[in-house]
Amino acid sequence: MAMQANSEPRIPLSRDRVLQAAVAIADADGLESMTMRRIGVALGAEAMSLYYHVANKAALLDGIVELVMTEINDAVDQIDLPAADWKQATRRRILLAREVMLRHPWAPQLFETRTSPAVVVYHDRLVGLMHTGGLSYDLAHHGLHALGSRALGFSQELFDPSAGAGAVPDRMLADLADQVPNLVGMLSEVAHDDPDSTLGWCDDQAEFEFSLDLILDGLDRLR
Amino acid sequence: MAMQANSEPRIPLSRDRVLQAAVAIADADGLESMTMRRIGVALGAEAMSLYYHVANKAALLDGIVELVMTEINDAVDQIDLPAADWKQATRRRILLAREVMLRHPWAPQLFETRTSPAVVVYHDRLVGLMHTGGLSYDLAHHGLHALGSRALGFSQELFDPSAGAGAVPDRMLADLADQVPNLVGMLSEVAHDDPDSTLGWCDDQAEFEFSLDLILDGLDRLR
DNA sequence: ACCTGAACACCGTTCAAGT
DNA sequence: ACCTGAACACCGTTCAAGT
Repeated sequence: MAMQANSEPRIPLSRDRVLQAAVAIADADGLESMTMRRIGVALGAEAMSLYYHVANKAALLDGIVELVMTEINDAVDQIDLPAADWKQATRRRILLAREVMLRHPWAPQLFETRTSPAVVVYHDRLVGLMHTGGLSYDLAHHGLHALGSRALGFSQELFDPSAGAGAVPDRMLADLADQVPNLVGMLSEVAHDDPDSTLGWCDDQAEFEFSLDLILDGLDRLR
Repeated sequence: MAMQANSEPRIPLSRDRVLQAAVAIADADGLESMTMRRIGVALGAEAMSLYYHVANKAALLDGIVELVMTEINDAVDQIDLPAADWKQATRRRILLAREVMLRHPWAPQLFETRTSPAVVVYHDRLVGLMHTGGLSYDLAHHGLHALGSRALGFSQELFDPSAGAGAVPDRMLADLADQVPNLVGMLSEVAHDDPDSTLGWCDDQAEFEFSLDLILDGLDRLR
């Protein structure tokens, strides 16, 4: 089925090629398209062949998390900044992590269910930055919890306050105003511009930075 | 297969019975055990029968989110508190929502991928509380984003800083200290007691409240 | 050492057919 | 109106067998 265009000796599979192919599929078509069979055809091989290089699908997913996380760690290590200002330093790190995450919009979902050593290393550096910056270990620890997934540059929102803001038929507007009066009031006052600026997770850059600063400022005040 | 113990007329299925059965299974054995076939046997019916009361599995999951969210909204409406202090009022609401969530540890995962009208209503009330308390709509809007899933009482953490803290063999400790020196330093200083106090999501009550207060205080300061 | 074919257990889902 | 049997397409996975 997966036709081999020519008869050149095929590049042998490897754990890394398998992971790369899987990431490419997720980037293109989402996580749910990333099936063993689909990865197989992308590599011109059978699904069963993958099991020689990867224990099972769970291991494959772990490997992918590690891959993306390493991409982030590499990017973040490039930063050279006088770490005097811990707030500025962690802020830049986190926003850089976010840039990588934005290239892999399916990743947050994975990161929330699996951990990899590289994730732990990333947080280790963050704690280092904080502690050098004058936060006690205890406060840095609280800070890690307060940041949660935002430390890695994303925050899964539960609903988009501005969803369908512009496209509500008149007769429904009255109902809406009845059922969620405060949101209607809020939205009529707050111009939530460019709603779909940053991918599916309704979480645009400005809101992300506001929330991040709110937390960092709060921690700094407790220093 | 699903044996009918006696021959009394069986209670007919209904959308609500299907949803309740599904929730019961998730509570007992987790989300991944909640298959259509399994729900069927729990109700003494065939999996295919469910499709008469529920369009498909996606609709079923939406219904479950609505069910849990209604449970939260009902609980939260019981609170009678002078809404003078917006911070105290939202704090109590959120911690009450958390109590319900803790009874359904599988729910956070679902809430992050699906929305229901009741979720929107919940946030509407939150905005109302904030606005009455003196926050501008704009600030309340930022606040919603800053709270994120914490508004509903949970926060998916990416890893447990204290995982395996007590159970590390001596010879590995040296390696660990090499690779994540800051975490090792932090943990040796911070006694992270009762690590598994609150379910699978490594997110205990004290850390949750600390982070919540950090955000609420930050918003209050911007009022 | 590396890859595959055939097969298995398990999903969600459809549809014509039963009561 | 409500429920079911049989069947389909699709998963992840095993394992003996091929090169």
